[in-house]
Amino acid sequence: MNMPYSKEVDRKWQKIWEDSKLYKFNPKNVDKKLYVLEMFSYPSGSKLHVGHWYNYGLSDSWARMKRMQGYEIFQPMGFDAFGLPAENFAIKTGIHPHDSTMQNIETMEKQLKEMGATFDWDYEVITCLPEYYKWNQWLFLTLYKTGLAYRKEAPVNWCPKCNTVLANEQVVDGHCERCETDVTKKNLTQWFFKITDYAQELLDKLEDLDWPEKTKKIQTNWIGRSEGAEIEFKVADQDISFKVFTTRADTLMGVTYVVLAPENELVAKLTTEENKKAVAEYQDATKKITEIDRLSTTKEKTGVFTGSYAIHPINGQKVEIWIADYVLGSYGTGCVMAVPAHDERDFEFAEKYKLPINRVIKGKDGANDALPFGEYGILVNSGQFDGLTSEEGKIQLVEKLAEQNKGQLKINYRLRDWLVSRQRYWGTPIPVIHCEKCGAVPVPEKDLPVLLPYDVEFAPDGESPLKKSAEFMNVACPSCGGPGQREADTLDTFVCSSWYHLRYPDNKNKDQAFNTEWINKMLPVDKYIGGAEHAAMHLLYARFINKALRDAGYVNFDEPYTSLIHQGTILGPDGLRMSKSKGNVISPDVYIDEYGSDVFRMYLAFGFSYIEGGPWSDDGIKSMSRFANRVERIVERSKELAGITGKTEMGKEEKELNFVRHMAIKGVTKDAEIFQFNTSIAKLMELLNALYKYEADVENKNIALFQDAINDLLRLLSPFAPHFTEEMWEALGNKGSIFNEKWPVWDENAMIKDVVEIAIQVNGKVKGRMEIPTSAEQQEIEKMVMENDEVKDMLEGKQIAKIIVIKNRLVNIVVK
RNA sequence: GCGGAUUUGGCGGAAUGGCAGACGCGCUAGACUUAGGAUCUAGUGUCAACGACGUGGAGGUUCAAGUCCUCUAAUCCGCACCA
Repeated sequence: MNMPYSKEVDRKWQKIWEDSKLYKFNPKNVDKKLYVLEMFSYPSGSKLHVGHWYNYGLSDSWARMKRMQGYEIFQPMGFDAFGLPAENFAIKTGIHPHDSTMQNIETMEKQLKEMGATFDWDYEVITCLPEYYKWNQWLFLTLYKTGLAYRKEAPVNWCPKCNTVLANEQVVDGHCERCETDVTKKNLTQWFFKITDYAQELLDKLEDLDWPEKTKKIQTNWIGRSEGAEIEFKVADQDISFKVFTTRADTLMGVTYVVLAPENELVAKLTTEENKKAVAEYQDATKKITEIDRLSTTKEKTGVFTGSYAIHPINGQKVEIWIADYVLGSYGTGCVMAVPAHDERDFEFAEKYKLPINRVIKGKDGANDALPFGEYGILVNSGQFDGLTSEEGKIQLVEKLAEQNKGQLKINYRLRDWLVSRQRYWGTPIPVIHCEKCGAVPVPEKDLPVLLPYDVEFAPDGESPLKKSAEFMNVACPSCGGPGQREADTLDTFVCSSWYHLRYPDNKNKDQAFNTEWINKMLPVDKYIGGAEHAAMHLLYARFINKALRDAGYVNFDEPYTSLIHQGTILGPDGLRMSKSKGNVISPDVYIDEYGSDVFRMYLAFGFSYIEGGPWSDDGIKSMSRFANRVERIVERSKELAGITGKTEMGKEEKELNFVRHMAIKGVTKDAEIFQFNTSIAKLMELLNALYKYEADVENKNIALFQDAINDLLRLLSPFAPHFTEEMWEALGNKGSIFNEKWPVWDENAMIKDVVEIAIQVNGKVKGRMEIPTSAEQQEIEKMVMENDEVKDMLEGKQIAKIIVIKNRLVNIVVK
């Protein structure tokens, strides 16, 4: 007995699927594997929101289609379970992060199952459990061994009132998000991953990826390759020299001063006695300025003179050495040659502090070259280099410098090394022991995991929470056996998410993070689906880790994610991002209770362009319910006709129905392939409309055709409405899951019509229509059109210049 | 400031350079009905309506432009003193 579609139908089939293990990945079929991965989610306390349904529901539809097309789908799910929100929640409520996180995971698993997605839960990965983070620690050690993990001093955001380190997202307009205090900087020794070693490859390999162009562009900018030169300046009267990086070596002869970043190590040596006070004050002031203010382009430039002079590497002139916060310590060499005539920033600075401004470039062919003139031109006031173009000057000046070992061409990247230390509790402990004698010693692999202790005071008080657990901290040095202290910082959660796709297919492995031979068969991920907000960080980190593991011999492929899709964002009804504080959050639950999960899924598929997203509106969700009802009724009709022998001929109506049927198969197959679910559903509606039309118009039916078309409709619809179509499939008396059926294949021949209506244009404007046999060739079409009486009337007294015939579409007659 | 994307009926959204507005919502009229927030049928870009005009705006290429090119505006996103 079959029921009208509702939530109960969802539950019925979810149970059948689970009992029959329908969606278990079969490793024997690895040659047909398709690794479909949705970015795993953070186990938040609230229920699944519309975004989860939109992301996971629709990519599941895609996976279901691929399954029916014969792929062995590997579609795992897991949880990115470490991170700040659980820790903050704990500080507020006293509920331990582990307890709240595991509770949330349980709830989310249940809800994800109710969505009816084909996740294979046997391969679940939860990052906050030792069986995962043990291997996260292994990853750290592997990078350490290969020289890709290192320690150096780096500033953290520091709230002096809360006495704690703040993540960037906790700094709001330079203030602590909790207490509004001005945030300052504090230097700590922290761990970094050397992603910059891979800058060039990360850039080069982008080309081969099937990723959105926009995302590639974001990564390109993020890596920020720039070609220039490094030029050495000697300091007058001292045995010190420093290098500057410039992309405009052609302007070298216009250098009138040089600027160092205030935090540059050389500053102490270069500062003369009478300037010490001013320099020290300026350095202090820089430290207090928040990153955001310092990086603001609108801020007036400031700086102080160090008292020292540098020697121009070509003309030998003495130029002043300044420090200024518009020069960044972290980019290039942290030193800049200032050419005020040809750089806006230097110009502004030079005017303010009355530094000389020398023009060395003039515009080509009388271009407006008012100073500051930043464009390329012709070199002037540059001695032997006068008359060269900027392009030539860049090369020749550097060649000249190279002869004297004072300069060379150089490529710089904006990309910085990845800071992975976090002064937090709820994360993977960094597997390092600090020993007075031996320094930082990695924890031997056999001692992994370094367990995260449960009983820890993690309220913020200025220390990493783990530091307060004596039991955790005090340990023998693995190297000398003397007293040691564990590293108290934890790893950035982006480390967890940078390789989780490697753990999924081998998640039970107790001896290794993953088995290389197996992983080389299962990876790379064939289709990766997730939000565009991860375009820069997560996706770049994962690519880097993949390359690092490849070079260490653990994987044999270059890139983790071959093909990437970003789903759009469903906004609140007001067009703004949904958030509790704005009160515009839409809960899917109400709709699911009323209509069932499939109607909701179909509505998400139909109502939005998947890649765009858009503001939520439930106008039209009823139409999906109506659509399901209409399908139900046509299935009923099909059942009534069972056993009756109809005609077998293919008349006009039959051909028309068959045409729409095959158009739908082709359309849905092609559109869904590229995640165009809205047009896929539209084509199914057209097929349903055609079925109704046939049913109403034709007395003596070709029942076999009618029923075949309904079968196709159900199979095409099944990825979008899995529970509903299973129910319908069963109602028709079929045995077994519809998802074990083959995906329909279209027949091009069925899509050839006998006659087609084409448009008759005169000078590009539609003036009439004509029915033309599709078999007619260009010349025949032209003849038929030109002999038509109406066309003759239209062309009365006009001179025909040209006739354009586009087969099956139109004829355009160009007249004078 | 730099880079990228988007802009199509009342609405969500379709259109390999080839009949703009598929499909759906909404709306209008009708049918059925005790009833209708159900269902079915028909219609629905705009206007001064037998025609003309229509894809943010202005030019251009083409027999033909929503689609290609140039300029421009608005919105969104990314980067942001990167030497």
